[in-house]
Amino acid sequence: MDYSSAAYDDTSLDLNTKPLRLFDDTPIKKDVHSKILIDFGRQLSANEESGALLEELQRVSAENKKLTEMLTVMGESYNSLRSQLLDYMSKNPEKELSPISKKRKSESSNNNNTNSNNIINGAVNGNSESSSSDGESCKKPREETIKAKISRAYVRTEASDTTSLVVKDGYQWRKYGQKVTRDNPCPRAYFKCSFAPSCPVKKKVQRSVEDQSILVATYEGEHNHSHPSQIEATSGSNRLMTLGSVPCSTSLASSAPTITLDLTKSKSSADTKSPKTRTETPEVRKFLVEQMASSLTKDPDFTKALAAAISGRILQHNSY
DNA sequence: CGCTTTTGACCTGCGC
DNA sequence: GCGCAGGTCAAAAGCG
Repeated sequence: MDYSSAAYDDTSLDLNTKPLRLFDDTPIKKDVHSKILIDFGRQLSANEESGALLEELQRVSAENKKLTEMLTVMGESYNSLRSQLLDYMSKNPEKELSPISKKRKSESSNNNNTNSNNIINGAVNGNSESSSSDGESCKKPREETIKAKISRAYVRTEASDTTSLVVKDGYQWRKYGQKVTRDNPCPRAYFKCSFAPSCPVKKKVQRSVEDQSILVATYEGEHNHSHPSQIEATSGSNRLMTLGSVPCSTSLASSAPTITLDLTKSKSSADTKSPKTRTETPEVRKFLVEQMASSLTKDPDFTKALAAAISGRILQHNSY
């Protein structure tokens, strides 16, 4: 994405506060806002440079508008990408998803549930086995608990990197197996979440048959701990993940309703050629924008940087 | 030295 | 019951 560099070469304050208002339930943000207001109040009373501050406020408001528009554009780009992915998957419905008819019953039933949902938006297959209270339930209790939630993510990697099966989703994974499956010559890797010892989440990663630059990560289960990036917010790689600035695409956690973002086709999809780019409701759109903004507001570094930038700007004005 | 990865063996479920 | 295929285990090797 090239939004940031293009639009804000001439502005020194390159952080935005307006989108934060969408998330007034975030305590950190409230603190920042109150501090900002207090700082502005002090500036007014102390220096009586109200004119300059008003000008500054207007400029910041303009920036906020721009950023809001950017978020909207990002949302539309995402919609376009998703539509393209949907088209691609609809053209190749069976090769990726259920290539072999001789699948196990449990897995194929999961696929039936996940095919239509997860390919589109990587949505969590919410408790598809909830109706398992019939007579069969006593046979497979373990499987039901493990496969409570299954989601799938498509992650594009560097074209040259066709050997790695690492999907950087922010969690810590321990590889416990690798297997070459019949339908795909590329080996499938099996991972367990190693961030928390008791975390039951498993992940399968395998390269797509169609495009080996695409990693298909299948998540099973639900994390019983918070996202490591929220704990280790100072980690550079995690922050990159959270902010979605990784050159390759990102896959989000499976514990929450999952959305798969493939940002690698941003160039080709920047235009609105996609034939069905308007297949979703405004609610979905709003949700997407909120997701992006919340990923920023939940990052402690982001709020710190925001506060530092604003206070620095105020001090800068003060010195004039 | 401890953690992670590799990899062959083993387990389990399904279809025939 | 048998064979097949996916999934898991665990010892060995690798690595920092």
